[in-house]
Amino acid sequence: MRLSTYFLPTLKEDPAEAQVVSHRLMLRAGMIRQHAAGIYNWLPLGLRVLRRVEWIVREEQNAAGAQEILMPTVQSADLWRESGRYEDYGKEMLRLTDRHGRAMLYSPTHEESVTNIFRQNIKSYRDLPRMFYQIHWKFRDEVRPRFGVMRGREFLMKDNYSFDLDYAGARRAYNRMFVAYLRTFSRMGLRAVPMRADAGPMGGDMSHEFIILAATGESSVFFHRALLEKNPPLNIDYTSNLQQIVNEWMSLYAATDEKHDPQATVVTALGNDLIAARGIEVGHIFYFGRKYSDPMRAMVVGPDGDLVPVEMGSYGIGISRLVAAIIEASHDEAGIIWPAAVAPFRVGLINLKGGDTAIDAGCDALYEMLCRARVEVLYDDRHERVGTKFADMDLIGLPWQVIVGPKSLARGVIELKNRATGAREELSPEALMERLRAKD
RNA sequence: CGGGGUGUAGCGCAGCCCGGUAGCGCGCUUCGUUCGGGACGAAGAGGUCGUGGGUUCAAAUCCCGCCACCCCGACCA
Repeated sequence: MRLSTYFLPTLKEDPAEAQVVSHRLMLRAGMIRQHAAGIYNWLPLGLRVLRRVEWIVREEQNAAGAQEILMPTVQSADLWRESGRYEDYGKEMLRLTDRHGRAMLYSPTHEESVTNIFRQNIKSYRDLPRMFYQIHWKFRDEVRPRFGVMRGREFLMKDNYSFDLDYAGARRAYNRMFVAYLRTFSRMGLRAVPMRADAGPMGGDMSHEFIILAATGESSVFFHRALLEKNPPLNIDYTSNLQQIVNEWMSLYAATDEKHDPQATVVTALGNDLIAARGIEVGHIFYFGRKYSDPMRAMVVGPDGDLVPVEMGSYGIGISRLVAAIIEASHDEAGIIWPAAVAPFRVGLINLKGGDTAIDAGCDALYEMLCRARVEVLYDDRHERVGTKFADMDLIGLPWQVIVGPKSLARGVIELKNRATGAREELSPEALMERLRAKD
């Protein structure tokens, strides 16, 4: 992509409304623009990151045995009356009326929809277990949206729902998601700590929040120091019993504010191993059993011929929030530092002398070469001052910067700069291609 | 929903107290000089001063209503 024609409105100064660093940087890097309180436009650069995050989530959901579907955002109130949540949900639910005067709503979550799909189409225990997920926009009319897309009213979410015959099955589903989440966040360069959490209005009695540690986080959390050292499991066979892996994590104390009891003996025994910190909730998993299957009569015929309500769980990841959380966890004074897996482009190509025939030709050739090698590159071919180019490139935080100017070109080398470390080196064109094609 | 605050050019702000018809920096356009880490000079373009009403000869400025946005709290992926 050539920057001269790319829609990337960067800002030199901080917009007044942005208080937290991710919000500031997303605005300044031209990723998002606000439409209304808690509602945002995603511009090309931001959308690329959003899609990257979304894709990693999708791959891990598929690997864990979930199947992707897509449910409507605007729904009839009927199903919600059936579950009892039409009244319970309160003002957070955006309520609408269609032209015929029917009560509609913009869905804040999809337990009712997915349970309806299930009960209409699945009748036998032989069709279990099942997990259906979608990646879709939700709307919750928050009292106080803030911090950009971190706490928007409209947000992109992955929501998965599991259906099992019994508790043991539901537990296995919960474990699969528990492990899938560890892997998902790790692939994005994040350390997410699973913590015992309140089930909240979703209902249910087993729940974990996945928390990214960040000073600006909205949640207070308490956990065992050893969790900072734990790495997510590799090469998972999701058909195997995951209980032991899950136990390794759950055995270490970790709780959010609501679940934390400073007086409890397990807590006092921790001593200096207890860390109190702040964090951003990027995922939440719940087991809630028959909370919806009972009132909505989502039943299957069991092995003995009796109808039994299915055991359910739901598993959310805030995808748009993750984009902000990644920035909170990875930035410096100059701007964003994207982990390679979610970077909008892999490399920024900086032409230090746009308008100079020889340099332009050299850069163009290199650009073509990178494109042919399928290296995603943002080519700054503008006739801008060098300082502006570097400042913009540092701001948008691509993992690598390839710098081409008269001095290096004369010596037949190309400069490569690592955004995260600031390390620079000079390479031959061949070595450069080799490097940029390799995995990080 | 309670408390606080802000709306003036794309962004950041001054002007308001003390009414006289709008200004600064950045950005944008053109020209010139510069140019390997946010240059310099010159000339430009761009504003129903959030909105409706009121007071006044005259309102960005004073008064009343409304709207939007931001911050703190209670609530949440």
